[in-house]
Amino acid sequence: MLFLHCIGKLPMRVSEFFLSTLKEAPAEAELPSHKLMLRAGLIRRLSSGLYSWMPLGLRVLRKVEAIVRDEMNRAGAIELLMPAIQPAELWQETRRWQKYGPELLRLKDRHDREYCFGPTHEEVITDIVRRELRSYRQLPVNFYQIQGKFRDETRPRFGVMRSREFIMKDAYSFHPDTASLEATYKRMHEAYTRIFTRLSLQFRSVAADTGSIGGTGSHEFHVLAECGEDAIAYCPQSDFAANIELAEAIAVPPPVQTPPEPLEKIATPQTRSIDEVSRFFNVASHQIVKTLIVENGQGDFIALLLRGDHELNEVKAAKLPQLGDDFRLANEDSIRTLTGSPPGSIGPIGLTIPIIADRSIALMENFITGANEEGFHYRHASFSRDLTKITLADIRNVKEGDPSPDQKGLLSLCRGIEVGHIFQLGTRYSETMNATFLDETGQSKPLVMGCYGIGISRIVGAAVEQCHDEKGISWPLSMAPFTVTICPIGFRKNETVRVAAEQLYLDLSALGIEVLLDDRDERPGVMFADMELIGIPLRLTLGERHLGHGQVELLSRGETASELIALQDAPGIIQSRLST
RNA sequence: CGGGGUAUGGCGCAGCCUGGUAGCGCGCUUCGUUCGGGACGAAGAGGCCGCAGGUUCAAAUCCUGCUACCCCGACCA
Repeated sequence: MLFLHCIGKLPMRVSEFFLSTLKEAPAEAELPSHKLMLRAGLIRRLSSGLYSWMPLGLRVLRKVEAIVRDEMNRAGAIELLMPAIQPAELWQETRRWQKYGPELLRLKDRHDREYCFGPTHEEVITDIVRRELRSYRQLPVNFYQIQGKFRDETRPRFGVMRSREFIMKDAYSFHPDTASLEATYKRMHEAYTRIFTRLSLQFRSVAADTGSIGGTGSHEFHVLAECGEDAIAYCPQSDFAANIELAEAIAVPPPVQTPPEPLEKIATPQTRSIDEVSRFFNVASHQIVKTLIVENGQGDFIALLLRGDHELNEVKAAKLPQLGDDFRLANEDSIRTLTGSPPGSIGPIGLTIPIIADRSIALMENFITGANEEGFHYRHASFSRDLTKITLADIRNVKEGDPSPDQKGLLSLCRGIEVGHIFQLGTRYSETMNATFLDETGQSKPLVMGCYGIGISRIVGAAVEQCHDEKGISWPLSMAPFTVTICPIGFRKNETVRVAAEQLYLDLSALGIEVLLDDRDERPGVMFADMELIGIPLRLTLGERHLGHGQVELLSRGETASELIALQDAPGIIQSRLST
């Protein structure tokens, strides 16, 4: 019976494996994928954001891992493994010990030395490389690992999709120059595309913000799903796609344009929100200008202007030199002191603090805005006539229907689960950590770096989110824990059925097919429901009824009608089904 | 970090308001009958009612404190 010895290819009997399915989902789960992963016995929660991978779930995790590893190797990356625990000194070198904040889990050893549980490994790999890499002859090189990481998330949720401990593939490449980095970056982009294609997931690669890791160019890979935590803007008429955090908003004129009229101050009691102002004046929200007062890290106040129907993009705002990444909304007291008015009646006219307006504001005439006096608003305000010394910037989120930045159509929005992120880091880490090499002319230069991450455990959750129905999970072949299940009816009682099932089990195993034989003494309904819940792609049902004619039933997960095939043809038919 | 909620057997829940020997469904064990879509009957096992303190003759139930977990928010004038 032992035809195959490599891990992950073992055939299995249910009686010798461990299935632990639940009829009802634990109350802690909200999302379909989270509920199903618990019900199918893929994972069990240990504590908030901490999950054990049960035997069945681990098989899926290993499948994903194997595909990622295969494609990374194929793309020329070299696997290594770094410690999960990292000394504080390394993080102090890059200042991230201070900057990373409470998400970084800090620990002390018995000698009171400080460490962190690695949320990422730029520092460690750069330290390795500065000791090992000397010459341009050794470049470029791309190291990767598949490893557990820990980020102390503000709010872990969605099971394995936003857990605190998770499995990640992270790769770091080192180059003599930017051109070499760009070549590897492109290769990684292609490898990622192959990975998600092989996993049979609906995904999209989008231009992204570089966030706290820093650097120049960056793409995220998103599995498309309603529950996704990121909004993606894309243009159906072109290949433009970007995270909404980054997508450039083109200044658009308001839909209605009217000739200028004189400025008027109007009493507007009890109107504080854009909605209320819009109702009071009976105008659309795009004819209103809202004013946000923010305070930067130095304690300076700045006013931000947005059209009433637009939202502030905090990522864009944080990049403005006047604000910086630690800006926040001013509190009510500060607003009253600065404007003489409570929030709800503030506006740009007469303000003495610096004003930054979204670019769309420059196209507005006859708009309504707060008068900096409680219960009063201006109407017929004009950008060109009434506002002075204003800085224009792109500080808003794009909206559905906005022009695409590439001018090739209109933007649509969708949501995605971020499962991969690639960055061109440049020399940010190599310079601060002094990781250099000697070029052809004998000159010492900082290494140019790239880094490339994939959330292995998150992919499993995202896949369930995308591939399930009312009966349970429906795995793509590439990540199914088993590819085919044999459900013999009356296995323990019917000699004919048992002999046929055992033979089929051996034949399929011999072909290297991952088969799960349900040899439990269960009624068919129980077997079927379990196999559907855990999402095995193919099911062979053996019963006395059809075996009498030498036939078995073949059913694909997700389909309702099974087909009758000859018992002796079954292994061949399954094999050909798997290769197409 | 702010707001809300929950905590009773492996899972899902009732009981709490109005204190008095802890219950239901699923699952589990044994026996019997069943046997192609989550069987039926009978008999069982399993619970410091999250933790600590208080009130009381008596606390799952009332009071105080703590802890854990979940949800919403942390984007707007």
